Formats: sequence, C-alpha cells, structure tokens
Amino acid sequence: MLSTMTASPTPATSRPAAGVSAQRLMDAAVDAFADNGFHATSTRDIAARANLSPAGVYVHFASKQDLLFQLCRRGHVLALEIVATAREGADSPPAQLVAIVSAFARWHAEQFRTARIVQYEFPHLTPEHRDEILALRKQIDAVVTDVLQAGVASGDFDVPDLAVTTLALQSLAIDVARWYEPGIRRSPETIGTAYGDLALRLVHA
Amino acid sequence: MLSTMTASPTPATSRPAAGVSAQRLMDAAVDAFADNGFHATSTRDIAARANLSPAGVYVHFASKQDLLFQLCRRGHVLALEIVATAREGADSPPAQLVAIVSAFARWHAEQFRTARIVQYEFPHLTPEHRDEILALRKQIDAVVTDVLQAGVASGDFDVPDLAVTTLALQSLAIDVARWYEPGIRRSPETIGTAYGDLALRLVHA
DNA sequence: GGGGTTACTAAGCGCTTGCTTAGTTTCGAT
DNA sequence: ATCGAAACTAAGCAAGCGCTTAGTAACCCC
Repeated sequence: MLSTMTASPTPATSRPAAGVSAQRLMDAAVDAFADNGFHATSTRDIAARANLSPAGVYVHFASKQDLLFQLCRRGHVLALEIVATAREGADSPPAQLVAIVSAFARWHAEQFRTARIVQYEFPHLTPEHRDEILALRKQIDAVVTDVLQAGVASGDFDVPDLAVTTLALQSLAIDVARWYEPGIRRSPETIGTAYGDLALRLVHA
Repeated sequence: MLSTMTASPTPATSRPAAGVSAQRLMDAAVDAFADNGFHATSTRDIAARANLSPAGVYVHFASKQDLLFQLCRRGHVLALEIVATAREGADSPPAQLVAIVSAFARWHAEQFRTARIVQYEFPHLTPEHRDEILALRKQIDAVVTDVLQAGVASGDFDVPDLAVTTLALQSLAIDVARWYEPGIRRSPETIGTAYGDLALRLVHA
C-alpha cells in the first residue's frame, strides 16, 4: 500500500540540473519568461512547452523560483565569460574596450531572451538568490572598470567619471536586449560592431 | 468621510480619469507596478495602497489593464514633453542634444517608477493600447533623430549611423530607470549632467 | 423632500495559480 | 527474476486572482 518514504523526491535548489527533460524545461522557461515575464508565466505553460505534465516540472526543479534562479545564474555566468574572454583576446585598452562592448552588445542581441531574464527578471528573485547573482554582476562590472582604468593610465582614454562611464558602457549593451527582436534590419554582429565604435567615442582622449 | 465634487468620469476605458481617488489609485499603481511588475501586482494591493476596498478600483478604471494603459500613456506624454521642451530651450544642435539627453536621463532617475512602467511594463499592454503608445514613442524618437540630423548638417556632429546613434542615445537615458534607486550616491541632476556630456562625446565631430 | 447621480463597500463567483499526493512505468543493477 | 530508484502523470487542494453584484450613503438640483 503505502510505499516507503524516500529522502527527497525533488532536487535541492542549487543543483545545476542536467538531463534531457531538465534542459527542455529550461529552454521552455527561457522562452516563456522572456515573452511574458516571470509572473505572467504559469508552470503549466512551461510544462506544456516542454511536453510534460504540470507536475513534471517539479521532478527537476524545486519551484518556479528555482527555475528562474538556475536560468538567471546560467545567464550571468555566460555573460561574464563573454566579457572576460573578449578582453583576453585583445591587448591594448582601446582594443579591449571595443572587444568587450561589441561582444556584450552582440550577445544581448543574439541571446536576447536569456539577456532579458538576466537584466529584467532577476529583480524578482528572492533576496538570497539575488545576492548570489549580484556577486556575478560585480565581476562583470569590475572587468569594464578595469579596462577603463588601464586606458586612463596609458593615456588612451579620457574618463571624467569612472563609475558613470562604466555604467553607461554597460547600459548601451544591456539596453539592446530591450529593443532587439529577430527579423530586425540590423544583425547582432552589425550591432556589436557599431556599439564597439560608440564605446570608443565615449572615452576618446 | 470626505467626498469632493468631481466633474465627470465613468469606468469606461480611455478616459483620462480625474478626481482625488482616481489620482490616489494611479499613484498607488505606479508604486506597485514599478516595485513588483504589472502581473505580480494584484488589484487588491493597489486598492489597499489607495485606502479603498478592492471593488473601489472599478469605480474609476475599467480594468487593471486600463489602469496600466492610463499610467503608460500619461508617462509617455510626459516624457515627450520633457524632450520637446528641452530642445526648445536651446538653439544650436550641440546645445539641444545636451539639453535633451540630460533632461531625459534626469527624468528617468527622478521619476524612475513611472519610467519603469513606460519602458518595461508597456509590452504587457494589449496590442491596440500598445499601438497608441508606440505613436508617442515614435515622436520621442523623431525629436532625437531630428537634432542629430541638424547637427550633421551644420557640421557639429559626426554620425556614421543615424538610427543606431538615435537608439544608443536613448538607451543611455532609458537604462537609468533600470539601475537608479533613491539614496544612491549620485543625484538625478548629477546624472543628467554627466549623461549630457556623454551624449556629446558620442557624436563628436 | 423627492429623484437622480456618484462614490463606495461587503460579499462572493468562477477561475487559475503553484504545488502536492498517490500512483504507474521504466530500467539498470544485482 | 527481483529490487530500488528515477521519471513521469492524473487528480486535486488551498489560496489567490480579476472582476461583478447588490446595496448603502452622500451629494446636487428642482
């Protein structure tokens, strides 16, 4: 009759969640959250997009919040990688700046659904989850500030306000995720190139 | 109980909605929508913030959607006024550009709650409502493009891509609403001034 | 003071929500 | 062949949702 009580049927919140269905669920959630927003998306909608029953979500994720958190973390880790890798591929501060901003802007277009979650849905995380994500955001910020400082030191850049300029450079790229939509006249690559140029203008000595 | 003589309104849609309670409801809705997002806000929450019963909302607004629409329209009209007025107060293209961007950025900080609704909640409008708002957005866009064109014609600006630069200038100001919060180190006015300067750099000949 | 209009509320309806429970199927390891 | 864990679902619960209904009180004009 009653089956033996097993330890935990649902995974703990911080497990990365591999597996085919888990991946399908994350893909489905990216689309749903990006299209309709976190709160306007029902778990039934996510489950349906992943071809699972409503209860199937909870086999792989502890809650809808947990799903958002996993997505958000994955997205931030990716964004940090993009920025860090872009910097490593160039050596002078101007070249690094162009590489960083163009790659960041391009990513916000190419992966605009993920980027929207990263930028606009992450405030809906619980405070603890938000704190973990904020640490990643600070790392991204640090890369930009660092390049700016190097450029000022080398005499390549003229930056009156380091913090404001760091913010403004990120704003340019981040806002791409708000207005970009597929089928638009400019490709993600073109956008990246254009924004790399704009970034240089912002700090021109 | 206080009851003031109010002129007209009916719960029908698209009416501007004047009156003390209607204003209190709109203020309450701005706070609630900006803090939690449109879909995460309940009509009961809005009513409570305005010191009304849940049903009190529907005396003044046809629906929660209607409330968002009124807020969104009011915000866009205001934003357009800010930009248009800023331009009129200056005569050369560079002065106009600085005036527009600094006023726009400042507004996005000072009125960041309204601005968040304008920028981030308006996609949740119904298609018909969204179309009406999009007309206002195009007018704002047109003001910026116009100043850029004038500056290129006068030889003050160097703008390789008019559309991208128009977008980028707005991005700078719009994104302020995302990261600004009261109690931050920089005042809205300081932000406005700094962003006016950055705008000039973006188009410097 | 009657008639009409407006602002408002208490109660609640029908529905959807996130999530749980109880159970079945699948399958690799023994 | 049997076991145990994992993957999955049908059904459903409690709570919350947007919004309506029925009714009350206050006001204005005649």
